[in-house]
Amino acid sequence: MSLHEVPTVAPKCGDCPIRHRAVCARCEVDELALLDAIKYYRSFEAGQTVIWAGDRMDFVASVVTGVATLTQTLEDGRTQMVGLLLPSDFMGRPGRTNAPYNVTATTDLLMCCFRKKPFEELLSKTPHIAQRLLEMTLDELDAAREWMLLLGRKTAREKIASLLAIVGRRDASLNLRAPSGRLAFDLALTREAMADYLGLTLETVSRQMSALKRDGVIELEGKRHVIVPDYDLLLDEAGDDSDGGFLV
Amino acid sequence: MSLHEVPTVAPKCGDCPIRHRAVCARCEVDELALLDAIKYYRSFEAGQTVIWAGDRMDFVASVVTGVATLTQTLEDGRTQMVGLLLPSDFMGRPGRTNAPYNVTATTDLLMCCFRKKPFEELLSKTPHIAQRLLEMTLDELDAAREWMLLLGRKTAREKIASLLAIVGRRDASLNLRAPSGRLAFDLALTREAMADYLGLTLETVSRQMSALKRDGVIELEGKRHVIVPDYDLLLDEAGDDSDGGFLV
DNA sequence: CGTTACGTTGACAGAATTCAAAAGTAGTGG
DNA sequence: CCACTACTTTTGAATTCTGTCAACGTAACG
Repeated sequence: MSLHEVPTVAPKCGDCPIRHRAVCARCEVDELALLDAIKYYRSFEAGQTVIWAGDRMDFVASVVTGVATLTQTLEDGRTQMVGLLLPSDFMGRPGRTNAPYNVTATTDLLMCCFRKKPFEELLSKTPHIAQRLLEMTLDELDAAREWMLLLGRKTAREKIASLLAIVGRRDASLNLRAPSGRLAFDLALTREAMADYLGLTLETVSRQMSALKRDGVIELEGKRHVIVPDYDLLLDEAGDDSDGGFLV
Repeated sequence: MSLHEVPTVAPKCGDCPIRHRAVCARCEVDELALLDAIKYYRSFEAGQTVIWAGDRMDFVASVVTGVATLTQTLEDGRTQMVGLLLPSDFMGRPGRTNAPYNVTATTDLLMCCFRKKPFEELLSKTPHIAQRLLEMTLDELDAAREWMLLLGRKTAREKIASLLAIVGRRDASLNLRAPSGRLAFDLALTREAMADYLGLTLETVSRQMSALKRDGVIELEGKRHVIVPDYDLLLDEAGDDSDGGFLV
């Protein structure tokens, strides 16, 4: 555990921001009480590692606030992001003792943790938790497969456009709007993180961002604030009609 | 439904070859009886489409024998395989009405199907089914993420070596041996299917197969029978020490 | 003001795709 | 049995895209 880890007092489940979307979403009050009894909070600062691939992992957790990434690496250092944990997303796996991926906080992060053993017992006794977890896992699997299409078959330009379309859409959905026409949002990823996400080098990411800007598909204010004059045009550049549903 | 679809008589669950690995693996006799009451079999010939992406899908199913692929395509025809269904693998998703991927039989295929509605009801009443399904889905998610690393960061040569290592290992595990030293197996995929799997063109697949042969990493008898003189050498070529666990 | 992290750009090399042709394989029907 | 067709696979040559290496710019911060 890192020296910089910040201890935090526990909020109540009742006013938890992810109460209706996380693994506990379907729980009744009595079930919630059981979870409440075994939960504890941990927080991490931006940049900290939550866990290393291969390390023993005796807890599972939900992201309450912040963003974390899952990455895998080859021996020579090539790394690929394989998942993005947003608020309400679940991390860890019942029935496994070691972490399969590196988990890193990319922003300040608050996690609601459960010791694995008690959680597993609860899982077998509380169908509502197992059902919700199944649903969430199926969603993640769909997202991973959408991502595979991107990694395997899209050009660098299409990859960048896809990423921007996804982030833009998620941002719009937070503001309860359907993404269309003009759109603006902050991109909380470095060029390197984008590269790891898309299976590219950071130089290629930079080049394609410049190209999209030159072609009027996007505008940039500073490095991280993106303006999309025409969302449909961006979708065209992404190469798929369906605006692949991952990362919602 | 295709004209060529072959009707089949129903085997009993008791002597079903996937009884101990499929979604029904954890079921007690009484639970099995409930599943048995709603199951029916369908079979497909090699090359037939099981379902198209977007089509209404009112059943879920387990693969009993044979192999099927899940593929996604972009408008212009680029296609990426996003999943491989082997015996005991599960297809379909409770709580969804339309198929997200194309499913194609690559060999003759026998599936054990359940109408979705009754299956969903069973799922909420029978924790053993839900638990097993969760477990299988988590395994698939791990496999998908391993695959993402391959698609995003491996070279063509590493991709081919990885695929051969995986198929070889699965084949060895069927014979109850740990893969090591000399190994031989049939590769039930065309060059094009390999390409779709790995995010390459079929020409590149062919070239790299030739290169691995030239370098003594593999030997070929005919086009589809592969001999691996030294499994560890093949793993080296695959680029990851860990012999990524997917597709087991 | 130097240091550091992040981002952009250029030149070049290398990897993979594209286009094209030819060779191997399998199945069909005369 | 052979000719014919359709399909798969291999190989070559040229092109294109992306990665690599390197230089430079910019912003934040002590």
